[in-house]
Amino acid sequence: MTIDDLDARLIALLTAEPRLGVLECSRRLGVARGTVQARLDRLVARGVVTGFGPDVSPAALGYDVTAFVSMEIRQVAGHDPVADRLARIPEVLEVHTITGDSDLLCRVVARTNADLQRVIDQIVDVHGVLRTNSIIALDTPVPYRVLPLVADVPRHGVR
Amino acid sequence: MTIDDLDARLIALLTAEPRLGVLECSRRLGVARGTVQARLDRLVARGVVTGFGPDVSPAALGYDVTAFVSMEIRQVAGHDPVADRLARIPEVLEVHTITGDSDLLCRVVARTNADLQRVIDQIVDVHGVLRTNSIIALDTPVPYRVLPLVADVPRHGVR
DNA sequence: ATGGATGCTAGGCATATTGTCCACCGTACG
DNA sequence: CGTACGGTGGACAATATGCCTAGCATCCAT
Repeated sequence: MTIDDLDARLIALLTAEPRLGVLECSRRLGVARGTVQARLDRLVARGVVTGFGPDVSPAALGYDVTAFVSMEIRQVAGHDPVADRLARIPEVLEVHTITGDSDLLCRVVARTNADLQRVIDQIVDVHGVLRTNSIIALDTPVPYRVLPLVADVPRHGVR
Repeated sequence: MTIDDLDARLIALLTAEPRLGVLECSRRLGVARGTVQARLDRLVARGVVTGFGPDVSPAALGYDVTAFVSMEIRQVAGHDPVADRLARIPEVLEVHTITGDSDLLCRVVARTNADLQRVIDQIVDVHGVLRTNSIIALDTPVPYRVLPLVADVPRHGVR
């Protein structure tokens, strides 16, 4: 699935100023309103744009500590039962099954380092989790972003 | 900074159906339109909601491979110059400075495993990067989410 | 080359929503 | 007791939306 240069510009525009309506977008991009509407519909239908949800900052809610916790689990149990339990912990923001020495990697947040201990305890308590290893993210010089990728696709995907 | 139960419901509602306007939200939440407007403004002003940008799925763009690359860097150079260079690689979606054996952890995507090699080569080429260690995310049983956290705050933050 | 499908433009129209006011009222708090 | 704050309910003009039509260019397959 590839995207157009216009698609990329549309996504970039909406990322920069998400409050913009379809009409404003069409004005800024110099195309007809119907076109923007069609493009947006197409992007959503294709699954390229999965939503326009509000981006919530855990830090603004007092969750200043971010950590990556990798863990080994009891293999016989499989991955999913453990992941299901982990999903019940609100502070667990993300879970991946991974290659390498560990089996799962998850991103967690906590209010303080002491609070992180509490969260990790909850993870260790999950049935099937054998051992965990925590890495604290001290700083995030590059916060999550997709824009450069989006801008890059039209140059490689087409032609 | 803490949030209200109404704030949490508003965020949850907008996450579920981001296309909703202020008016619809007020109807669904059973409050006045002005209230929703004020709450939204306040959440954005406080930095709890950082934006309403379109969520782009790298996978839908053909970037099916996600990996976490940790790396050691030449300490004398400091973190930032390296992070700046990494930020220039579109496939690098996120960079953290971390505790532990490594210095930086970043999330990268690639079109295929072979393509991942190309991306890692670019990372290794960055001046100041001494060694990298890659972990491929095979599956993501819990994709990034903040909702449970948001729903949890009103119960802990207040009272 | 013809026919058909597709995508963009341009316009029109009724309806819904937005931004911005206002006055009013209860509650919390000094 | 008075004030500040946050919520309600209503109003208004301006704007955006969804949905429609019609014309045109391009690309592709028959």
